Amino acid sequence: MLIRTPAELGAVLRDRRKKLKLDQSTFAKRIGVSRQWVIEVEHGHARAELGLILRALDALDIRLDASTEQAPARGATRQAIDINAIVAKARKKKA
Amino acid sequence: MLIRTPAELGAVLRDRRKKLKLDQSTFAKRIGVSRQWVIEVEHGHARAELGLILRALDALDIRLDASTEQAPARGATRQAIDINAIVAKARKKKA
DNA sequence: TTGATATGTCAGCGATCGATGACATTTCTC
DNA sequence: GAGAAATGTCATCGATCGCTGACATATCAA
Repeated sequence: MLIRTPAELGAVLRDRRKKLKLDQSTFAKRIGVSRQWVIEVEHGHARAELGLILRALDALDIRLDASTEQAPARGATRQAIDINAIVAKARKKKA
Repeated sequence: MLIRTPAELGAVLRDRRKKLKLDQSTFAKRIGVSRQWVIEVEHGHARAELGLILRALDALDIRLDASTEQAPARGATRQAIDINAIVAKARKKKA
């Protein structure tokens, strides 16, 4: 999941928390914050502390990856990397 | 790059900023924060605001991905995907 | 060195964080 | 529906945010 905004991050946290069958209280205790904090972050609170956010992600076994994005061609539909296409191309070259 | 802590995030931001030949002042202006903020975040400030962090990443064309992590086999060295190795293997197969 | 540029440090300030605790509302199981 | 559980809302409070502006160190070129 690509994270662009605090709201998207909040949605990811909520979805994952529910998938793990945790309620806000036990989740909050697990990461050492108040339930109030969980509520606000799940709702997309933009000014939440970075450190607490990272702890929350860790508590839910969510990994965060930072990578420099290739600029998509203008007007182009964003496309996923197609590993098979790359491999096929490589084979063709050889032949 | 896997992000676990504010310090790691700060390092990523700094490296990318330098790669783009930006100084702290112009970078700060670009994302709408003070130079002071840039300094602190690059040094791993844990209480930085999530929203500003996301804007900084966007300004540097860094994408953030959240994914549920597969537990690595015990004792296993974490290995990055090596696209070149995959392509090379495909070529070999063909030949 | 001198000068220019980049980065780091400090103090003061208004704004807002996150914690707490109580209460309200929604969402479930019976 | 009744009751319980989960979630959302509100006010208060100390602590700390990020901003400003000035000054202090690097860092590097001429």
